[in-house]
Amino acid sequence: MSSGGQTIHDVARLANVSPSTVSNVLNGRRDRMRAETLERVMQAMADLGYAPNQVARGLKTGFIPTIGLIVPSVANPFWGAFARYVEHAALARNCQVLLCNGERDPAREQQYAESLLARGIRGLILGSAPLSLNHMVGLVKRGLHVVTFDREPVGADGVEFDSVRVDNAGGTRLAIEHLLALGHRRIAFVSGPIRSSNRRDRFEAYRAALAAQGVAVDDQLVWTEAVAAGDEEGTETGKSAARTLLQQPNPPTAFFAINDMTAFGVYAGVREAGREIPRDVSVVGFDDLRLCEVVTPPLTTVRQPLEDLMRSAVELLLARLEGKQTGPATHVTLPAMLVPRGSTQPAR
Amino acid sequence: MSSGGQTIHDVARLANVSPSTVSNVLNGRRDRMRAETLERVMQAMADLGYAPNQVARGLKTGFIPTIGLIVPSVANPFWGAFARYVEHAALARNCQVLLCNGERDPAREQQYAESLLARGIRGLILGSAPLSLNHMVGLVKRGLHVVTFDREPVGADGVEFDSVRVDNAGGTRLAIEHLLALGHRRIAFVSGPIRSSNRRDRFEAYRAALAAQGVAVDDQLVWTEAVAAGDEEGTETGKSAARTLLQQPNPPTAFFAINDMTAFGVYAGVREAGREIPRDVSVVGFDDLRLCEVVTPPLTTVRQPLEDLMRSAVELLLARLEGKQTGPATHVTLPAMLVPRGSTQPAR
DNA sequence: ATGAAAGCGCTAACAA
DNA sequence: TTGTTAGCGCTTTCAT
Repeated sequence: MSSGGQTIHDVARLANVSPSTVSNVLNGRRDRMRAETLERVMQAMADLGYAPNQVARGLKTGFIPTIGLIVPSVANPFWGAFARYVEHAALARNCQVLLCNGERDPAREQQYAESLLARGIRGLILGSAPLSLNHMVGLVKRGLHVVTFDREPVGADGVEFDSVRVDNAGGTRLAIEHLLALGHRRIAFVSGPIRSSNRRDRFEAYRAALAAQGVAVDDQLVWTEAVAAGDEEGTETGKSAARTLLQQPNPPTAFFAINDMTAFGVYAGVREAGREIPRDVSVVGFDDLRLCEVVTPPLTTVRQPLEDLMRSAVELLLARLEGKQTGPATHVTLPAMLVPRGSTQPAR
Repeated sequence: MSSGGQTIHDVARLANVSPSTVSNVLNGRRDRMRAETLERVMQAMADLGYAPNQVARGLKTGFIPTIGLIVPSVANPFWGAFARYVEHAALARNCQVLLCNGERDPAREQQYAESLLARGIRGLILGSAPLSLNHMVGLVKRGLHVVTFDREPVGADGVEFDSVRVDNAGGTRLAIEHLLALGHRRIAFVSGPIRSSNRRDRFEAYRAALAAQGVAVDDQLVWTEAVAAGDEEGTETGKSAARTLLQQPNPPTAFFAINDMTAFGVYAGVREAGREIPRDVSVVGFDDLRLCEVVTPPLTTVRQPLEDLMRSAVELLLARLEGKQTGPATHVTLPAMLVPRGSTQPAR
């Protein structure tokens, strides 16, 4: 008994039809039988509490209604939210999600991807952002379909990947223009090392937005230091950045953090430096986690339309799996939105 | 091609053996062949880049190396961390994790569980905490093995469930004794409605710990209100509780929050009420999320040994699945630990 | 409109 | 020590 013990044969026997007729019912080929027959089969299924064995179906068809999801770690609230939206979107399409915490380790990601293929899962959403996608190229050639998030979607051999992302540059511009409009001129950029396309895009947009207003970029206000180890979330980075930058002779009056978790770290650093948000310094984040409304003051941030992005990712992936989409890679970019809250106010 | 195209037959042909010999290799029955044969088979596998098809294996054996995980929502940092530890522990045993966000809806949980069974997955870790486990009883009878977290593990028909949990009462006692030792006497208990065994246990322990020190329990300091809707994390609850309780004529000097997210809400409420932590009021949480070290001041809390708990849960589940553990339900309770940080200080 | 039959790739008796 | 065989539950031609 694999799912209650009933098989297609039990149903067939009870309904006085052949197994193939039951299979036809299961697969929606209802035009191939009399209404009365259909009725009998449905009744038999209901009576037995029959549920088809997806493993057997998968073996035969080569398709398992499951997609893989690799994120660095769902313990990070951003990736947790990310995973939840993926799962929501997948569920709406009768798919389930196999969760893999890749810890940003390409070897581990590759191993996971191998394992997905061995399980008959041929669709993967890749949320992490390693330097290259080369470790996925072999898998793609063996039939894995991959949709990436927020990155340069090209691997070795010119293999292209479908992708979804927010308009990182546009979002950053909104944030910087917001701060400029409030009169801030010394705006710090707080990030860890710039090792992903989204960080690069945001950094460039930061410089461009300042330049557009004739504000010179001060390298003293750009923080891209790596922190010891174990700063998965970026909070340590934010904390050291704020602490250090505020000690400078000519400190920033505002911080643009690469993401909300880093911004929360900035909050801690600002307080350690004896300053107050937003009275002394303004802070803007990126992502719009639920936590933004919880912290004090609520964090002004750039919203990523995660729900829509993940819906797009799942749709794209399923279209590939079902063969409805073929040909060159598709790239979806959705607009960002500024969400002003209490952490920003006019420069004094 | 399901995982690269190679089958057991391809390997057999290349190694000049029969498929069953290859199968024997795959299943560790290496004593049934000459070392030289084993060597040849291994070589053939390596040459072909062969990986066994887990779907076919699952169909035959009825066992899929995957466990289901139902949590309310991985977007909540507690459940995110929970999920990550489950996945870690599972990975160590060569299992993967199918993620299900049950949203605390029994119907949805049941549907998920059905779907797991249909996929040949017979092990489930249930992290949510609905009022009853009756919706799982039918599934258990059809072969699903369930390990529950933090709850009264009895369903209808006297069906018992394996379980793991932290010592909720002991942890609460540590928190309350910590506050009492700091001289606090008006200690609020902040929770949403008490609809799970862990909340009940913590509430009772709160009363008992106060009583043990001869401190009368003031019902004015017990907050178990339900908040509108959508307060998955408990932050809204914490905020309203703090705001309201601090307006009372005889306000609390300390808050014990049912979990860290609620404690973060208390932080917000306290600030809205114009008080400062820990100068004016002390706050203790429960769980020990990573965020506790990020907020200002860092949150004193009771640590749940999540990693150990989840390892136990996975071990227990796999032991059941492998038939190594049979008989009555096993219940694992691990000790809690107080983690003092900056949110608590002596009462003034 | 319905059924018979041949597998999907693997495992596990049972033979040899 | 190795091979033969009969399925696991389902899908899918191809017959009828």
